[in-house]
Amino acid sequence: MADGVGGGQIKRPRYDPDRLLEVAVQQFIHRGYEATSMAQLAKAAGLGKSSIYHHFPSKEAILHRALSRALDALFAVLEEEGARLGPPAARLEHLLRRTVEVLVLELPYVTLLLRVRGNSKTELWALERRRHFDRRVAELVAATASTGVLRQGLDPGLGARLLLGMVNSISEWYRPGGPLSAADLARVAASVGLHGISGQRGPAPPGPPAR
Amino acid sequence: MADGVGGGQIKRPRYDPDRLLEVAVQQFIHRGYEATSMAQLAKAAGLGKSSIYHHFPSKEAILHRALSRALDALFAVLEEEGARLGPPAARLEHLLRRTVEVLVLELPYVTLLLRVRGNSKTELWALERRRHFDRRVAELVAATASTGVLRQGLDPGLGARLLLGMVNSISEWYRPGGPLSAADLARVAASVGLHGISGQRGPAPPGPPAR
DNA sequence: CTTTCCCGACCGGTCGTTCGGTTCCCATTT
DNA sequence: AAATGGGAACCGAACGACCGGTCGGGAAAG
Repeated sequence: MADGVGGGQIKRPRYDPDRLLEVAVQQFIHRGYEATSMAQLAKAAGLGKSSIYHHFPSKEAILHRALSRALDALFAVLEEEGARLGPPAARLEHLLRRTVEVLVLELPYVTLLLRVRGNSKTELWALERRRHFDRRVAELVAATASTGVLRQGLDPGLGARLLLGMVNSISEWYRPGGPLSAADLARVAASVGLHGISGQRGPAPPGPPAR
Repeated sequence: MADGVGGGQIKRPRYDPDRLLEVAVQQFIHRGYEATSMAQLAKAAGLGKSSIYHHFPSKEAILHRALSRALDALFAVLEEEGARLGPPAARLEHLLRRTVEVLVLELPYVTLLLRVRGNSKTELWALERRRHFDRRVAELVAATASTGVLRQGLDPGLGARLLLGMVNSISEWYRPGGPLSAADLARVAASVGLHGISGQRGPAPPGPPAR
């Protein structure tokens, strides 16, 4: 009821940086970061152009905060128990499944992250952090390969790229409220991906001899 | 022969629209379309800003031509024999494999196409043509499903999206001159994708004896 | 000598950002 | 309960730089 305004007017609640960030990221995704002007941003927020600079020191700072939020959420997955303990294949499954869940939970921020191309210092910083994440996935795929589960002749690095490409592409079409829950989508996507890079027909790899 | 320039010099020969397009697309990919100014474009081409307007009537026209080139190449794949005749699974394999090959062959143009978000009339046009292509892939996945090859419980639409996401993501990291040829990459990617969406414990699909 | 290609100078408009000053919220004081 | 003080939120106007695009004329190719 604190939200419910008795007056019947459309409330124009005052902004704090995170609230404004939400609006800004929406615009950045819809129009593209570079193509979104501060004037459009201000109009979308129902503010004057100059008011935005009370919450953020620059346009790029808005982007930085948004990308940081996405990256923090992704890196948190790497620290989860399921991604650190157990056989490589199970860890990889957990990592992929949780990555999809985070992608969906923080959809706008991760979407923005995945569109960054390295045009500014902030974008380069985000790109490098993202590369670190990708490398961790690649290492896990390589570990999976050493247990003989990986498809013969498939380079682990290539497998990791294809996996991440598939998973990341979800941000381009998934919209909340659809028929598919985040958890279900994550399970299916991880399963499809892992099955794709795993051994084709012989489930019994010749011999990763006792080790 | 048109390529063979007699002079061994780093000639800065006069431009025609396609030559200029090549330079422009490079810039668009590196900086982003909106973030690339005509001045930067001109400098990259070694021309004055106004000279560009001798070859293209507007900045957007450059984008249109680039996107058209990518789309034409992709749609041509749909008309190939291998994509029209035979069992659905084989047609899908052909379509995916050839799509990767085209993506690699026309890498800059397809890359640009895949980054379009619909900010202008031209981008909306490209987006819709691309949706048509994607729909054709989805139809083929659905046809594959009706033959029982598709993994149980996997929605064909979802399978198609995951497939296309994986395949399209190749444009984000593939660089010509690497260790992997276009044909090899295409074979591997199509195989990984198809295996991912196909039945889990291979019940020996009744029909296609895979050439 | 015509056609193609190219240039510098310039246009109105928009960009991100700055600035001085006003309005709102709310804890504290009276 | 009324008055007050102060920081947070907000605004319109204006800045220099740069945007995409235009124009009339000059160089070079055929």
